[in-house]
Amino acid sequence: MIEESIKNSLNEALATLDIHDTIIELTKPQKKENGDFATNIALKLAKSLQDNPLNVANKIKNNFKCELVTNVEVAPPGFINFFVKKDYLLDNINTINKEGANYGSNTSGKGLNYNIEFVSANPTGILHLGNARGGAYGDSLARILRFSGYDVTEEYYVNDAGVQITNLGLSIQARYLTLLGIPTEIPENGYHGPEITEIAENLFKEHKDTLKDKELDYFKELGTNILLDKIKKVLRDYRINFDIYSSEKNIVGKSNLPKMIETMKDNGYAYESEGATWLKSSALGDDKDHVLIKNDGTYTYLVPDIAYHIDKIKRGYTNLIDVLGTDHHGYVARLKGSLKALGYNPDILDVKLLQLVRLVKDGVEVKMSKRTGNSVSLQELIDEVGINAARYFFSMHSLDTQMDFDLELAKKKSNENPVYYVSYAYARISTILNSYKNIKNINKYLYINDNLSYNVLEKLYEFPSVVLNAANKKLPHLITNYVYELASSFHVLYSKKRFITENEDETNEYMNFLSAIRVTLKNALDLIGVIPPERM
RNA sequence: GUUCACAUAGCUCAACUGGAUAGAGCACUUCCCUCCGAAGGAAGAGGUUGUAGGUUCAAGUCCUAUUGUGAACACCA
Repeated sequence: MIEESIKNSLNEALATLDIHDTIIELTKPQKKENGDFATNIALKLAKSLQDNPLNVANKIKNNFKCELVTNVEVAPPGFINFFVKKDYLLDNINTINKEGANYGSNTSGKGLNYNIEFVSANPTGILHLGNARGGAYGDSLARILRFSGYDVTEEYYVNDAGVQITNLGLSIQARYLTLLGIPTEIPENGYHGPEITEIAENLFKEHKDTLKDKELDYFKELGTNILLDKIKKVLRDYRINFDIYSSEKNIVGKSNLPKMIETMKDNGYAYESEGATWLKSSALGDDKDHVLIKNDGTYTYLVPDIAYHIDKIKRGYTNLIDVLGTDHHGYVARLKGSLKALGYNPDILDVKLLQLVRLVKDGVEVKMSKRTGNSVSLQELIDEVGINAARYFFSMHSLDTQMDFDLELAKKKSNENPVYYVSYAYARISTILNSYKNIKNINKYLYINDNLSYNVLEKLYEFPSVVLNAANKKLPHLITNYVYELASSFHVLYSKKRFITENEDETNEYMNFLSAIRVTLKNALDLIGVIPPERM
């Protein structure tokens, strides 16, 4: 690694100035004239040395020696810029082609694990756009962390117990009975979506009136199973494969909830008042206390949720991630607080909040609501814009942008959608490589020596550090930005350079080069769940 | 009212979490296919990073105040 060489040489230079154990930041300047690499070390040290940053920089420069570096410049206010030999960029072509699907991966997460819980929509309806965004984020993050060596579990928490499932059962039952000519009201917090009506209609078609006297539990279970199957199917289509679907019913069944609450009391974080049991969350970073056991003796939703997180910890996960909509932000302090109340370190839970997606259609905001059935579902989205576009689109932005999803725009199959731009680069390369069969290995690259090629080569070289950065910061959109930039640098090169020429050796070099670009594009796109086509 | 996010070009978003002249796409104005895919490329125009202070060698980024937008504030989940 060339960065390591420069850092080592810098450390040696610093040692001669009697400076030790300093963290050196090496960055890639935006402007070419500021070198291939740069460091701000002199600016950082100036204060403690009580010296002018430029003086410090020059002293370091005078003591700096590194074979790979051809030139060192000091620039105001005190940056040190390094210009290096380009060989490492050309050598990287062979590295990429050799590593193939592994190029860009790292082992920083070796021996560490992550449990990422996301989507986790109640099985009382179908998935909507918010789930699509959270799903794209969670799954891409999982892919990136795996690529960085972590052991990652993608988990979906199924709320298959509680009031909402009762309402689901009642809603289906009501629709069914109404079809039998027994007009029945859907309960106040019931579900009115077309998928509910469909379930009832299918029941009527298959069983006529024989289910008339079935108990509510029958409709609850039936509805949960059908809707969960629908959810699982669309998620698979969306290229998300959950490792585990955890059932709330099971968790509650195997957890000792009374004991858990006793432990909270013993630790001084739960108390009884007005006939209910309360979590003293105000002492744990929340703005007020919350009820755990209602005065009718039943648990609030919080209790199974806490038990679920404890269950994950007991299964051996040392890093938990929850992906939630911002409408749940108040819930974070309660959940982390309750972990602390039970003696766990709340920092093992990292909650990622995503801003809700606003749906716009024909310039008018459409309110999303599962209940009214007016929402655009993930299935519809996939049908209309395609899986690649949907995954790419949601992976483009950081989670904290309040993004508008313009359905009309997303439907357009034009270059307004950047996924086409990136796919196009991949298809162009594939066409060339598929037409040229006799690619030979190159030991020493002699012909590739122009700035446009070096721009692409630098992008290729950057990929592993982009992956590492995206993993450490849990920001998949850095990958999406990267892949766009790589495609862009290729398109520029393509417009100026003819790859297949009379010179066979030169052509061979470029075929290896193109192959490396294709490998990197594919690896990067895979991390965000996009599969580029060889032809468009 | 309290709490949490967010505010960058006309529009949608970046900016390697404190670095050098804030970058892309769309839309707008020009130009480039005899030639591996023009779903592409080149050039132009577009900005007091909501506002006002502060911290420091350095602020879109951190702190305070303020304005605007969204969300949450049940013995519902």
